[in-house]
Amino acid sequence: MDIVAMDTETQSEIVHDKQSCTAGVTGIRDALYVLNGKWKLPLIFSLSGGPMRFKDIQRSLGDITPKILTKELKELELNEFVVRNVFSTTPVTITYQLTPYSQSLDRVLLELKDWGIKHRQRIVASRKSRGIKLSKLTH
Amino acid sequence: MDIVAMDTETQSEIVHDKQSCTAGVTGIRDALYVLNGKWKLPLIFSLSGGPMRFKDIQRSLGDITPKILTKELKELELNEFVVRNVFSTTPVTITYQLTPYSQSLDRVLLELKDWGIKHRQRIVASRKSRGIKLSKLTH
DNA sequence: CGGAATCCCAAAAGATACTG
DNA sequence: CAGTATCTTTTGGGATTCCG
Repeated sequence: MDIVAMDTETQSEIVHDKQSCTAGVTGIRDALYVLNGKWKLPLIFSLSGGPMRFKDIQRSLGDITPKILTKELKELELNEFVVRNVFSTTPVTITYQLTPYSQSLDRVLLELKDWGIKHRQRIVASRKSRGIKLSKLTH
Repeated sequence: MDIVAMDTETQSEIVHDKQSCTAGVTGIRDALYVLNGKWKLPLIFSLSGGPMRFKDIQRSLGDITPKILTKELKELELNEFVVRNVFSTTPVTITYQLTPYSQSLDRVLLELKDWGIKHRQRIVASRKSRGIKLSKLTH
């Protein structure tokens, strides 16, 4: 019994009673619920440089198929992260642009991006890297 | 250098030439590659309070099945986020605990958690909330 | 308790082709 | 260019049962 003991807790700076823990888990699950999947976060990040056209987004993400991109864009529209603009040029021009609300994700994106970059460096530098997951980018 | 300035990018504080954009997309995709799915981030967050046993993790996440939890824990072990401890008590006791490396995710987790909490508040407060995605927590 | 085994379904994602 | 349409494969995830 109580083998786990009440020690070990000194490591974490974060307050972590059961209340705040489940609240935290809920927060993270809520976030992931709208930002799920392989593409939404990269897509939002890509758009954070300014409005882009369909084909340009596709290129910037590397290898997403149009079908998936269409679906992701629609979901992001529904959740008010993205707006679709239609310009009556000939031929018609369409751009996708982030909403102000999506800027609330800036810090998340920044932290995730930095972490990913460092993680890649760690894996590449490590001799133990065999068998450890790392995506086969960059195309 | 005036990197940001050369075109119409004045709106974004983030430097966003094509180079750094694809680098950023790659970073985010690398991060998501190891942290994919519905459970890994909530799981890591949950463990950040200290070592936990299988059943306790399961409870803290609400509704994950043992099969999925086993799979997620193994993947996190492979990627050196989690360590599995076996204590030779009777019956045997097993705990899972975060590695030091997983602490590099603290800021990501923090930002994501905060965003998720604010997002939920926004959805709940909004009259336009119908049709907008929000997970049906908390149990 | 800490899982493993099996079965099953739905969703995610990819390939390819095609259209206005 | 900006998507649709189809088809297929893969994965994620849930339910249930069982075991030491």
